[in-house]
Amino acid sequence: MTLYEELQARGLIAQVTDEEQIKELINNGKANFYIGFDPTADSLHVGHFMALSLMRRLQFAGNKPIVLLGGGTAMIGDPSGRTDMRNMMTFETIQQNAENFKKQMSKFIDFSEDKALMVNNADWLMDMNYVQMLREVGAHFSVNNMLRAECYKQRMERGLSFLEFNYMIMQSYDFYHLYKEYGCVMQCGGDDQWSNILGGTELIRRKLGKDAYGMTITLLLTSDGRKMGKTQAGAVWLDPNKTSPFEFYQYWRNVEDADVINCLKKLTSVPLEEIAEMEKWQGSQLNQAKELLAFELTKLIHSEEEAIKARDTARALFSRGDASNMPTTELSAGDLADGAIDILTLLQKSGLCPSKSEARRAITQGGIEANGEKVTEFGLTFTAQELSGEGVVLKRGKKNFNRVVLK
RNA sequence: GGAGGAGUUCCCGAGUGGCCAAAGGGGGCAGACUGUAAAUCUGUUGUCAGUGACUUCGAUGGUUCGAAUCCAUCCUCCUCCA
Repeated sequence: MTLYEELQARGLIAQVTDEEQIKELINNGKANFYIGFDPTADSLHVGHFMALSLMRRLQFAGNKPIVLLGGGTAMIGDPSGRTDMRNMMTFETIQQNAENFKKQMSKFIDFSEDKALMVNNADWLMDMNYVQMLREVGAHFSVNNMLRAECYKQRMERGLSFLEFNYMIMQSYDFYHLYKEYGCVMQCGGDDQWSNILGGTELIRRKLGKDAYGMTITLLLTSDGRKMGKTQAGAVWLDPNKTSPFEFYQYWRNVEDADVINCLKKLTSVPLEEIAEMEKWQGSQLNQAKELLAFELTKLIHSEEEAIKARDTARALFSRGDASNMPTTELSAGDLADGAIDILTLLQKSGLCPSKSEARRAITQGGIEANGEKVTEFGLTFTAQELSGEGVVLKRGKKNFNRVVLK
C-alpha cells in the first residue's frame, strides 16, 4: 500500500489540487512541503496534532517537512472557521507562544540532519513595505474571487475587518516565499485552510509561472459533527501542565462508541487491518478499542511510561476505586485552620468544584465521595493526620478523582 | 458623514419601574439506568453564609423610597443611505 493510499484509507485526505502529481511526489518521498501553525495559544492542542501526525507520516516516507510558525500571520488573525473577530495579540505574546510550539513539535518531528526545517514568517512579513506589498502581491488578487471564498462568505454577514481580509494574502505570500527560498512545492493544512492554500498556488503560478500543490486533511469531527478535542474546560492541550497525561488519557478513553474507529484511523498508527477487525466489535467490547486509542495517543504525545501510568491508574480507579497516579493536590499547613480542613474548602482546593456553592450542591445531590464513602454533611472535616501519608481520595461524580495530601 | 436598530447571567433568548438572581431552550454538572458509551428520565446550574447578605443585565453618571427596565453621556455591533 502506498503512502497516499494509506492516507486515503484512513480518511485523512479532504481535498487535493492535483491528485496524480501529489501521489507521485509524496509516494516517492520527493516533496518539500509545509504546514503553518499560528501561535495564538501557549500550547498546541489536539487540532494541531492531526497536522503534525500527517507531517510525521510524510517525513517517514522521505518527504521533507517545513514547519512554518506564524509569528507574522498571527499578528493578523485567520478569519477561517471563525464567526467572530479574534482578539489582537501582542508581538511578545506571539513570539513566546511560538517558542512553546517549537519545543512541543520537536517531540514529533525529526529536525536532525536537515530532515526537517522550521521557519517563522515573522522574519519576512514584519518588515514588509505596504506599497511594495500591494504592487507585488496585491495586484495578483481579485477581490471578487476572494469574496467568493468560503471562509469569507461566512463572515460577510457577521462582519469582517480589513485586517483579517488580508490574512489570505499573507498566507499566500508565505507559500510563494517558501517556494522560492526552499523549493517547497506543496502546502498541507486543515480543510478550513483550503482557500488560503489555493491563494498560494495561484500566486506562485502568476508570479513564477510554476505549479505548486495543495492538500488538506479532514477536520476531526464527532459523529454528530462537532469538533473533537474540546471539553467544557476548553481545548485538550498537548502540554502536560495544561492537560495532565491522566486527563488526556481519560478524554480519549471516554469518546463515544461511534467515534472510536474514526479516531484510531486518523490519529494513531495502528495498522489498518487491526482496525478493520475492531470495526466488527459491538457493545462493551468497544471499550478495548477505546483503551487502545487512549493508550496509543498518550504514548505518542507524552511517553510510554506516562501512558502505562495513566492506563493502570484508570483501570484501578474504575475497578477498585483507588490508585497511585491520579491527579494530586498538595496542601501546606497554612491551608488548615486549627489543624483541620472542611470538605467544602477541600473540594474547592482540589479543583473538583470551582466554588463552595457548587461543592454544596454536589454534596446535596450525593455526587461526592471521600475515601470511598459518600459525603452527606457539609460539616465534615479532615485532620492533618488523615491528610498526611496517602492523603484523602475525593471523587466527584463517576469519573473525577483527586487525591489531596498534606505536604 | 446621515437615518434607524441592538447590546441580558456559559450560549441562544424572554423580560420595559417593585412579585427579578432574572421565563424558556441549549450546554454543563449530579442522580437513576449502563459498558468509564449513547439514548432516556429526574434534580441542579451567580457568590458567600444553614432561612439571610452581597455582586450581576455593554460602561459611567443621574432620576426614584426602589431600575435590567426611565434620563444623559460614552463604547461596541448590525441594517439602510453616501
